[in-house]
Amino acid sequence: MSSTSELAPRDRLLRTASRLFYAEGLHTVGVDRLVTEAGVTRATFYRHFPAKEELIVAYLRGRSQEIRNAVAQIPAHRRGREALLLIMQSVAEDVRRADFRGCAFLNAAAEYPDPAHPVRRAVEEHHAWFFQTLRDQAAAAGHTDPDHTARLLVLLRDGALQGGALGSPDRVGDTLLKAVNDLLAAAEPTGRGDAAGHDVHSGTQGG
Amino acid sequence: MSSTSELAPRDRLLRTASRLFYAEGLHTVGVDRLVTEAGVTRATFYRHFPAKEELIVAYLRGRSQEIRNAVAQIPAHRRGREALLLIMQSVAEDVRRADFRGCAFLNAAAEYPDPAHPVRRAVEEHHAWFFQTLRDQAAAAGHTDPDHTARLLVLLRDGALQGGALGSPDRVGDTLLKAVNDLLAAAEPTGRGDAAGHDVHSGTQGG
DNA sequence: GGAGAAGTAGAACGATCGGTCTTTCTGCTC
DNA sequence: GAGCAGAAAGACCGATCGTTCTACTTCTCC
Repeated sequence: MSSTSELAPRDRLLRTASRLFYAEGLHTVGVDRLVTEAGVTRATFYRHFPAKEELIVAYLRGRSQEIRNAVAQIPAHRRGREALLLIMQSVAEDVRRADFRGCAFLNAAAEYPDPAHPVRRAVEEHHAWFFQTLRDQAAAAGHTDPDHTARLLVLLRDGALQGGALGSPDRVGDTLLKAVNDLLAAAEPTGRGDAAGHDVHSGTQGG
Repeated sequence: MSSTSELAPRDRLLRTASRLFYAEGLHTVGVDRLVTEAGVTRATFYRHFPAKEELIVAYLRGRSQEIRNAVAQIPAHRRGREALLLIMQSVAEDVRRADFRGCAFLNAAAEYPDPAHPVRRAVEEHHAWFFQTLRDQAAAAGHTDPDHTARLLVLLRDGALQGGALGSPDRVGDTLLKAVNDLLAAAEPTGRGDAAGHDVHSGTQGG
């Protein structure tokens, strides 16, 4: 009675791949594991994905889409500074998750050094989207150098996610949010006000 | 002739492993590649290292030692704030290197999810040493919360190294150093002015 | 000069890798 | 009911994985 038993074979494969690839790595998880845990035969696997590599790319694109959906749910009246905070808060939340194991995209990049490889391409697409999203919100917040703000927040995100995968997720999350607060204050056009009690109901991590 | 041809077989293996593991990943590089490029036979390989895993650990320990040696060369009269800047500047330099491919330790952690695995242990040892080093220097610089300063700088380092591996190393290096400047100013005991037009709000350091 | 460690050279081990194949069964549509 | 696509089940492929083995050579040290 697997939790994925009633899904279509392709979806079972994708869900199993997402779980195993993230938890154990891309090279470590073989096709045998995937088809066994997905309750699917090898023939079915290769009917839907011409190669394991394609499943990896599909896994990354799927995760990217989840994150984009979560960001898209931020209401329009929270554009700008508030959106930046919500996004970074959701990163801090991700670090604290029990099954947290770093950023799926950066982990994938570590396993695929060749920048021209499709897997790396998928990683860089997501990273570029995340940067652009932050840049837009920084511009909406009136930052004088939204590119720099976005680069900074991406750097903080990458550091929190990859460093947090080694341990002490609570402290990493706190350190991240404090750094965001301090640095946003320095980058903002006008001396800011509150920054105290924000409630977060956003989804997942970013780029 | 190979540049490593006159070294002892063990050193040739370590040097080759360091180059290949960093450039191409741990799982990707097999024993065949290692012995071929090191000009060593398989028997010699297994005479010096009981398993490939041991070579990986030796590779990580070697790289850690190189970094510790470099930090140890910082003269005593530069302890504190100056040492912190020197260390972070060397990180920024690393990102700009032509063969840069991210942090060897974080990349290794991405390939070895099990925290109890010897490879992960080696990664966390280095990470812990680096944190402690920054903490000591932050304390020497008189920071009120040297632990937080160290956590912050570790986070910035991780983000610069892993994010920088995806592209635009110059900008990542600049972003890192600017963030270091801004955040060190906020964390230092005496409000040292200027840096780059920021305002230090001295009230937010509690907790 | 003889012992023995350490090197080279290369075959071979079982296991697993990603990927292909045949066969059978189920469920849908005409 | 006929036809057919999709999936199940599992044998099978060549290649490569990490590892072990035998046989021969070279060097060092007593």
